[in-house]
Formats: sequence, structure tokens, C-alpha cells
Amino acid sequence: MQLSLKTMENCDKYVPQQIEDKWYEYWIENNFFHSEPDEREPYTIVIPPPNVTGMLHMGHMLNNTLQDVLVRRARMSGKNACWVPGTDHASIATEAKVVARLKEQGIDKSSLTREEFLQHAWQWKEEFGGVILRQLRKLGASCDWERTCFTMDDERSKSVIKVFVDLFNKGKIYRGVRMVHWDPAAQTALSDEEVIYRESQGKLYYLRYQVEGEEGRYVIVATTRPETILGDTALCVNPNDPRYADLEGKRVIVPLVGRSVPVIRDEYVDIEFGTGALKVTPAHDVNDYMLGEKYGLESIDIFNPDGTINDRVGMYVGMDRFVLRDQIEKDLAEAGLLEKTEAYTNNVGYSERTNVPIEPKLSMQWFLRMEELAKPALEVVMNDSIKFVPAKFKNTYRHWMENIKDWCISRQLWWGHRIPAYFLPAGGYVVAETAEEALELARAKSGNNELQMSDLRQDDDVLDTWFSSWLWPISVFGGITNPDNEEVNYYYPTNDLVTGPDIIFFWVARMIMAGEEYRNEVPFRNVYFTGIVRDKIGRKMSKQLGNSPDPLDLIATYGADGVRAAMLLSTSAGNDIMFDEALCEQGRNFGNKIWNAFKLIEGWKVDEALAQSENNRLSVEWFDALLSRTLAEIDDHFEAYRISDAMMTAYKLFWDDFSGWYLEMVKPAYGSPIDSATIAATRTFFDKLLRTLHPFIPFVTEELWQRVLPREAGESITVAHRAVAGEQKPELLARMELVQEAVTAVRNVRKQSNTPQKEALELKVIADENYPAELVAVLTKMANLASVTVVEEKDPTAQAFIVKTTQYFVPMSESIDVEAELEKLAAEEKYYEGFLRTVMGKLSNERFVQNAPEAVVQTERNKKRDAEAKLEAIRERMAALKK
RNA sequence: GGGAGUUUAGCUCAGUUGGUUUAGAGCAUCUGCCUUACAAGCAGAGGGUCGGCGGUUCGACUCCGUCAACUCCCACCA
Repeated sequence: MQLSLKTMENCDKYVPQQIEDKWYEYWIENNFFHSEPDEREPYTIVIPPPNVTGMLHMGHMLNNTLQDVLVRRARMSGKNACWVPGTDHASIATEAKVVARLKEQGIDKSSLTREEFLQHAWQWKEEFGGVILRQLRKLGASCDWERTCFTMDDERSKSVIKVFVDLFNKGKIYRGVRMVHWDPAAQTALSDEEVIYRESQGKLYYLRYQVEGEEGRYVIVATTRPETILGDTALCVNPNDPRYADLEGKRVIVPLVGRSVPVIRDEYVDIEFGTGALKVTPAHDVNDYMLGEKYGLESIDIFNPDGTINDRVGMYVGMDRFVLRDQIEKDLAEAGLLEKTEAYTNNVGYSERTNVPIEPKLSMQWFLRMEELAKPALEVVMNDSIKFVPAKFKNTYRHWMENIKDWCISRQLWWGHRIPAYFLPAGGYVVAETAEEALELARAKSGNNELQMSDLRQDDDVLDTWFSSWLWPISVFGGITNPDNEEVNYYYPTNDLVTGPDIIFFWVARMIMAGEEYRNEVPFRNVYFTGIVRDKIGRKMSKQLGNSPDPLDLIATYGADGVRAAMLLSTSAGNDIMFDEALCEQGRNFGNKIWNAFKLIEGWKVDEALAQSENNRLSVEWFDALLSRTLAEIDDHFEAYRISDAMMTAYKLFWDDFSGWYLEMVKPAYGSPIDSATIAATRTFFDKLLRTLHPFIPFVTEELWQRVLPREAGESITVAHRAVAGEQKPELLARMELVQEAVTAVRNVRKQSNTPQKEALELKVIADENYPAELVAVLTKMANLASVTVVEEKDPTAQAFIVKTTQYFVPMSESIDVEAELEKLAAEEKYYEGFLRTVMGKLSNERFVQNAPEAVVQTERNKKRDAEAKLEAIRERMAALKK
């Protein structure tokens, strides 16, 4: 077969991989995603910065697809759209990775100086940092890459330090010894939010504490952590517990350790639990710490930072805490000091980052006072100055904000923003943005002008990663270091934030606090919470389970458009999404559908001299109205952040209404040309549809948009204006629905009678007000009819159907199956009888007619009228058949 | 232990202040089609006592109560 070049081009298949990279490059070359302040209304999103060393996973895909949809739509709405990308230094996670890599190379972190370690870390960052941002380009993310930020770059670091100093000077930051969550793997303190509690199987150990001076008398104590007896400094019972009433003022001997400790009495102890006696280890349990404070008990810290035993007690030195637990069990048993053990399930806190059990530990840390910061931040969410989508997260937010605790902001790590506190040789410290300023302050404070820089020692700790993230919406525009600059004044507050509910406290709440504190203004107007991406049987996607597909593989297989469509089709705000690879296939198929529809109209020959047929004129008028109505629906969906619904509405508009109906309506017979008015209208529709779909599936829409109408060089759908709704013509739309029903009914007749699609049929109709006579040209074409005849009499020998109240007849050469037909009609009759009964039930109820709004009553009357007419038609038909 | 949420077709979900909903969509299923845009498709069809029970109402998928199952968040009694 000979194919012209043109035809070959048109016959090509939809291969997303062949077009996607090309257009992304085009967009970048033309700088379409770059934004500068101008007179247009700004639309701003800051990306939730992914970990700098992270790899793209399905959660990112969902999150960033949503952001891209919002940004692209805003851009096409004529706004100055700015999506700021960037990465987070993720101090614990990154440091852990660097330590692990060094270990592989045989280097121990402790053998390095801080500077040497940081060199390795930065090298790692240069090597792997930004991989994730490159991956985002594959997805089609329309970020303003020129604005890429890093939470530890110069500007962001300055912002963090400035804010720390400022809060310190305002008295909101303090330093103190507190019980904190200690991560023995990362060897750092954690904030409350970084601890995840999980049920775990353990044992309850019953230990025997001998009462001092009373040979043979023991108090039994139940504990889950027998190894902490090394740090026991008291035994506590409830003063109302008669069993231990005589222990007042006595002392007991800690088993194995042999230490004599006092018996104290406090109502904190639950009489019901265990034996009603509690061992008190102030250094290693939050509640024991409280008791220790209250009764002035000694606090014996028995652990090294890595969770091994130190030499404080002189026993089991260097042994790991879990190894020790087993060892102690054995030793206790041998010494006859273990009464019994029983299986016990309790909640153990794990480090979010390193996944090891955390250790409560007493240590010196920096804290930020939260109460004052929380007040305005709570207010703006409760009064909807910031809208949460879905709103149910307002509850969660309020609960946390009303019970907020001070934020432990120091971390015993090297990778991060080093706390700008400088210790003086003679004790005390100063806080300043630079070492020079610190020296000045130190001289003033100490009254010693001879003090040198080398005399000062900067705090070794760095700040919690979130202490930089909370400034993100401000700091990316330089709004901390230079609060009155043009950029921040223009872009801030940002519009939408898209993030997961898991970081509502870590990040969202704190950004709101920072916004109020440093801009006196919310950081964003709307927060769209995504769900967790799960696999199709509901398991959370994770590396360990291996149930998480590699997003880049998916993109390679289905195209970015296909994967984006899959994410969008399955998501509603706040709900977890059940991801099934089949959805990518559906997304890819959609691209294919659009591609082929384009191929169809490209193949049409145009005859300029041909007048527009009545059928085509009506079809164009109808689709124009339908497009308007659907665009309005899509607008509503976006308004309410129902992105998935917006996508599905556009999907059906293209697939069903445009391809299934409109194109079939105007499609010329094989070999025949189309008139110029209709092809022009069709191309215009296509253009509008592409613009509507572009935010969801940017690549294929750009490819075809460039081809559907003549374009100038440098034009792009990314910066085209989106299609807006025009006149809707509800009357016309309703009438066409009658045609569509009739067409479907004729097709059904064909199917049941095995009549080939090609064979034109005759149609008779008893015309009433529900017969769309003015659209008969469309009906004729779509149902492939030879003729449509208006008749007065029923045709009992024909296949018949009823649309609303209009009776249609299709005379068939073969006789119809009367029995089957009657059965079908009887079923229909039954349905409408039931329907009518409920309607009549309402209408014959006086209280309904009196109380219900007039419009509702009228609706019921209409339903009654239509149902009666329908029933009459059905019964007439049945009677005719029975003759 | 406290709080929030979910429960509608085989699956994933809509259903907006109770009234054109004896309930809709997509996917899946079944049947018939390789009809020259698309089999990554076309045409048609089937499928739900809206978790159970009770109540309010002229009227309940929608409001209230209760029970059940599941999910999440917070607290962290050794």
C-alpha cells in the first residue's frame, strides 16, 4: 500500500514517550514557567520540599501532580503563576545516610571532625541532591526552576539564624535540662512529633526488692524494662494501698545492684496495675522523672548516647540495652530475684527516621515556647482565613494547638543549621547572628574586652529540620532577611498548599505560626490534604513490602500523562488512594483516544463550496451548548477542590460527548468531504477541549494543540487562556437527550434482532410534545434510519419503544417475539406502577401538599403526569400486542 | 483511655442545606461487533433491601439514637 508522507504522519500511533521530553524542553527553552512580579494577579505555590537525597515515590507523584494541575490552571486563567521548587536538607535522614555510606567505606563518623564530616555530607548532597527535582520534570511539573531553593542554602540559612536570634531575644527560646526522646541510633534528641508509637510484644518482669532490715521480705515490682534497675533511686507505692501501708519510711534493696533506695508514696501509682508497686528511674522514664522532681530523688543516667551502658554503676559496662535486658533476666533468675515473667503487649516509641526504639533521656536542649505562637495560628484556621480541604482536619488541628507543648528544636547532629549560641570561657552564653557579633556581646557580657574569638565555643547542636521548613513560604522569597522586598510582598501569602495530613503538626501548623509571627499574615489561603498512596489491597506502599512501583518505570511504560491521569482519577482530598496500575492503563488509553480523535478530523477532506447541512448546524449548536454547561461544572469542581471530579468530567466530555456523539454526528460519509463551517467549529471545539484537559495531561494536549490550528512559533498551550463557558441552552440540551435516548433504543432494537449496523431502518413515531422533530436530522443519522415517519396509529407488529411519552416503532421484516416483548413491558409497567405509587402517596397526603415547598410539589405533579403518560403508553402497547 | 472519620453495584468512589435519586459514575463483568479515528476500540446489557436495628418527619442514602466492622489522630500506666 502506498502512503503519502502526510498520511503516514497521521497514521502514527500514540506513543507518549516520543512527545513528552520534547515538549518539556520546549517549555523550558521558552521560559514559560518562570515568573516575575508584574501587574497581574499572582498565584503562588511553594512545593513541600522533598528530602534532598530522596527518590521520587508514589506519594510525590500524587502530591506534585495535584500541584501542577492547580498551577497550570491558574496560569491558563491569566494569573501570574509561580510554583517554587526546592529540597529539604532533612538533617536526621541525610546524616544517617551519610554515616551509613561512610561506614561502607570503612570510615567511622567519630573519627572525623565536624568539618570533615560536613565535607562528606555536602559531597553527598552534590551527588544525589536534586535527583528528585530532575525526576519531577519527567512528570511535567511546571515549576519555576530558576527559583529552586534548598533549606540549607545561603539565604535560607541566614533566615533560620536570624529567626533563632530574634526569638531568643524575644524570650521565646530557652535552654534547659528536660526529659527528651533520645534516638540512640542517630544519637540525638527528637521532638515529640518525631516519635511513633507501635504496639510490640514484650514481657512483664516481676522483680523482688528486699525490704531493708527485714530478711526474707520482698516487695514485688512489675516492669517491662528490667535493665533500668541500674538507675533505680526509689520504689513508689500508693498511700491508699493497704498492702504496703507499713512500708512508710522504709527502704528496699534494688536487686542485683544492691543499692538501698527509699520507699516513697504517691497517688500517681495505680493500685490495680501489676503489684501496685513501681520502681522509680528518674533518668529513664518521663513519669519517673516527674516523681524524681517532686521528691528530690537522685537521677542516675545509666546509658551512653548510643544506648549502651556507661560506667556510672560499674556493672554491665558497654553492654547494649537489649542485650542487657536478656542478661539481667538470667542473672535475676539465678539470684532468685525474679518472681515470674508474663507476656505483655505495650506501646513502644520508635524514631520516625531511624526506626529504633527511643530512649527517654535527660539532657540539655533548646526549646521554643509555643503557647503564644499557637494562639493566632489556631484562630486563622478556625475562622477559615485558611481553608482546610477537607475541613475535617480542622478538628485535628485544633486539638493539637490547644494542647501544644514546647518544641525541642536542638538536635545533636552536624548536618543542619548550627545553633548560633556561643559559650563564654567563664560560663554563660550569648546568641548572635554572626561570630563577630557574638564576640562583641560576649565582651560586653563578661566585661572583658580582651576576649578573643578563639575563647568562644559555639554550641555543637544543630536545629531541627522543621525549624527551617516552617519559614519556607517566606524564606523562598527572601522575606525573612529582607522583609519588605518586592518579591515577598507580591507572592506572599501563597495560594494553595498541597501536602499530607501526616505533617499537619510538623509543618503546616508551624508555617502558620511563622507566617503570623513574621508577616502578620497567613502563609497560604487553602491547604489541600492528600491521602496516603496504598496498593490496591489497601497496604501502605513501602520499600520493605516492595509493593511500590517505581514512578519512573510507570512513566516509561504509560507516559507521564497516563500516570498523572491515574493519580487524578483515584484521588479525593483527604482520602487514601488505592493505586492500581490498571489506572495508568486507563490514563494512557485516554491519551490514545484524544490522539485518534485528532487523527479522524485531520483526515477529513474539506469542500469549501459545500453548504452546512441542517444536521451539522444543529450538532455544532448542540455541542457548543454542552461544552458550556460542562465547563461550568468543571469550574465548580475546581472551586471546591474536587480535582478528581473535574478530571472525570473533562474525561467524559471528551470521550463520550465529543468523540462518541458529536464527532459521529458530523462525521462525513466515507469518501465524502465536510463543509468548511463544520470543520472550523470542530477544530475550535478540539482546541477548547485540549485547553480544558491540559492541566491534567499536559503533554499530549500540547502536541495536538500545536497541530489542531495554525500556531505562531513560540506559542504554547501552557500559556494559552483556558476555555470559558458560554451560553448553555438547557432547552436544546434536554431535547438532544431525547434524541440520544431514541438512538440508543434503536440500537437496542438492532442488537436484539441481529440487524446489522449498516442496514438503514425505518422509524415511525406518534409525535407528541416530547418528540424532538426539530432534531430529526440528527436522529436519522445517528440511528442510521432510512426514514422517520410521523404516524397516528400504533404498529403492533413492529419493534416499539417509548422515550419519555413518545412512542416509536421500528417495522421489522421478521415478526417480533410477542412473549418476550410482553414480559419486558410487564416489568416496565411494574416499575412505573411502583414509582407512581410513591408519587401518589406524597400528593394524596394533605400535609405534604401543604408543607412542602411549591417547587417540590410541582415536581411531584410533573413526575405523576409523566409516569401516567408512560404507563398509558406501555399499556396501550401491551394491549396491541395481545390482539 | 480520649477524639475524629468511614461503611452506597465485584472494585474505587460521587450523592452538595432531607424533596425531579424505588440511587449515579469510572473501572471490572457479560453479550454482539476486526463498522476504513481508535480492539488502548465500538454498540448494548446485567448488577445495589444505600452496614444492622430503632426513632424524628408528610417524606430519610441524607437528621437523631444505638449496635457492629474498619481506619486515622492524640495520650502513653510501669
